[in-house]
Amino acid sequence: MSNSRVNVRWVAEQAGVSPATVSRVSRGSAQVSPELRERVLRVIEEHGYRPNHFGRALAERRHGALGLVFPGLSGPYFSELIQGFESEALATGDQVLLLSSHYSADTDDKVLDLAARVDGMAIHAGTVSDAVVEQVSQQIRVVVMADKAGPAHASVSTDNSTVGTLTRHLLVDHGYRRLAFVGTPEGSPDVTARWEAFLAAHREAGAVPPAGPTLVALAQADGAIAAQKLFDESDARPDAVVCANDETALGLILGALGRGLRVPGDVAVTGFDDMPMAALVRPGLTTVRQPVRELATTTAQLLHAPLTQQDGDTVLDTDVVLRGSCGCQDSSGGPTTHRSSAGGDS
Amino acid sequence: MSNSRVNVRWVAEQAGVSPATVSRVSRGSAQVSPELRERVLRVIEEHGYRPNHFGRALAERRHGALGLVFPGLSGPYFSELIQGFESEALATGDQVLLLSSHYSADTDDKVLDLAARVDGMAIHAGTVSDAVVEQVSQQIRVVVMADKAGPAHASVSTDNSTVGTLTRHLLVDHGYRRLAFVGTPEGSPDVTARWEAFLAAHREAGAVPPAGPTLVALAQADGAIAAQKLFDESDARPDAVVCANDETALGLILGALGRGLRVPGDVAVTGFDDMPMAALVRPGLTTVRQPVRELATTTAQLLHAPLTQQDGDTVLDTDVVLRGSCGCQDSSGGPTTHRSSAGGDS
DNA sequence: TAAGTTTCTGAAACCGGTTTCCTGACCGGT
DNA sequence: ACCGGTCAGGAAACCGGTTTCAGAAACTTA
Repeated sequence: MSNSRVNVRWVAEQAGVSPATVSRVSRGSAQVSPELRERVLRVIEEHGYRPNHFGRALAERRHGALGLVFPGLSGPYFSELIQGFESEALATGDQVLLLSSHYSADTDDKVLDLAARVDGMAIHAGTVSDAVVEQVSQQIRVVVMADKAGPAHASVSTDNSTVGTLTRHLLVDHGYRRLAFVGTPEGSPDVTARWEAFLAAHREAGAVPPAGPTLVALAQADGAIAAQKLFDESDARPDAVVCANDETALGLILGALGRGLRVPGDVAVTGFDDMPMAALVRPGLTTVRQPVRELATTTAQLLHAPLTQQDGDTVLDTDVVLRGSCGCQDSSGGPTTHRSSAGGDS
Repeated sequence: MSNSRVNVRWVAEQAGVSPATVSRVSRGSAQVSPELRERVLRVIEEHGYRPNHFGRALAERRHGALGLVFPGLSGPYFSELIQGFESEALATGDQVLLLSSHYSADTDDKVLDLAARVDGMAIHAGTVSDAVVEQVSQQIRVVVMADKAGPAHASVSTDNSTVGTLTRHLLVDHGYRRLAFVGTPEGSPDVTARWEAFLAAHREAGAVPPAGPTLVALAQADGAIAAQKLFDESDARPDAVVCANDETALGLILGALGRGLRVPGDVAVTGFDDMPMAALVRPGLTTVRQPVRELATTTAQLLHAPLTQQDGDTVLDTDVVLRGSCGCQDSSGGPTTHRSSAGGDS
């Protein structure tokens, strides 16, 4: 801490002016005569003075920081989410404070701590109890991601109903009869909505859905576990598998190939996310593209906006991306996309 | 902001005591008579008073936060890094401020901003200029990750020389003659050290190394690109490929399989990291296990430790993990590991 | 030249806690 | 009854900025 003694008053003294003038110069808030400004700037430059963040924050009554609460980092979804959020926040001059819940019990308390040091907080679904979200919403601006809005906070999510379109494609266009769904609805509004869209599409098509989803988590390794459940331990192998995200889909494909099954010949597979790898594997992964980065940046923008706005739910459009893994012709030219019909703000 | 008016003085007034007493109760720093403590606690409880972070930080002259600077989030390496760091920091009561450089030019300035709001900063290799690292080191405690220490800051890294052991295994034990190396040394001390270990092993074994590395980045998609370069555009296909990390190795394997090549029959592949997926693919990926989480937690611990310690370089041990992709028998029972000989602190 | 504006600057109050310093009460001991 | 010692708790200073307020100086305008 070489320069722990350089504060406004000290700089003011060196430059022969008042602390007020130093403040005015350092933040450029008001007119200062060229001569004094010059004197002050020289001292600032010379001693590398940077206004103490706390003094400033205390006086301004704002933190200049946003909080981001998410369950844990696994895979490209959360990576993209964090990057997008961080990038947008920095663009508007805000710092980002991170809180990973790790699904642990004392997260609620940590969130309340965090609420005391940020101007706004983005909370991903499945991390903290509704009661705490509510409580925090009353202190600072809160936006929840991938969930519904509440009385005092807005939300941003993506349109999961497109899984219905995808399921209909498998049932109707390709004529698959025994579909499986890989993912755990409980604790994730996203997976819940996808599972429900999967069921709804079966109803509409007059097809019989599986008794329940194949319950695994969302990492690539979980796809390998699902492969074991579906291909080794099950008596009737499905002819198409709808996965809750791309990672499990890739894990599942690797598991299928490892067992000598052809994809999509013996089993068709679809994902959700359209992560970069989805276009690179062979066959290409049929999936739903969701704008994760936009999800994050929109969230950050809402947090930065004035508190007066009451935004409700923002739902971002998603697209079906048809590649080879569902049985379609895998054209290396741009894949066919079906735009979902989700509206903007509700 | 329902409770923006609840501060020490207000609570003090409500409880009929002085602000000093409220402070003493809220932080439990000194003896307060049971009766007053009770009165104060009731008011605190009732109105959900939480001491303003800035007031406290300003008075205590510490931020209660650590900064983490890294290039970008791609893949499990950085995910694990952030999680480990965040987890350790929270355990000691520190918050985490995130700064992702995105390889952009104005990172240096952002880092200096960040330095003004944290007690210590972890900087990953390849994010900011040495000069800035040096400058920040003079203000706060700095630990660099995956690089060497400097005059004023410590470092934590992992032992990359194990790539030499792995390369020797390919050359000597398996007898491969044409090896390739996938990764870009420039800008990454880790990849540089791995490439050098790769070259050194060739020299020791009297083998001829490739003219240069196959230059791609570290994401899974880059492995697919490397596959194109090595299998489609090259005249002499290598019989073994050493990848700078597991992600590119997996991308490369997918690329090889997609071209009808057998792994390891036609081409052997190795990685670095031992990410979870490495054990799940078939054949299992031969790789080097590095303790990423320990790298992160050690870094956080060093930052939390008193400033007086001069730690220099900490190098964490890494292990060769032999699975099927190099041509070894892929025993599903625990893989053989060769422990590296790296010391602890230097 | 007098009156009215505008522009610049410093003194002082304030943001919300923490901590030092000091007073007054209470204790046991002689 | 008097004295030294301990302890609880309040007044005030301080952490490092920002901002309001008011006064002084410079410049217009009549």
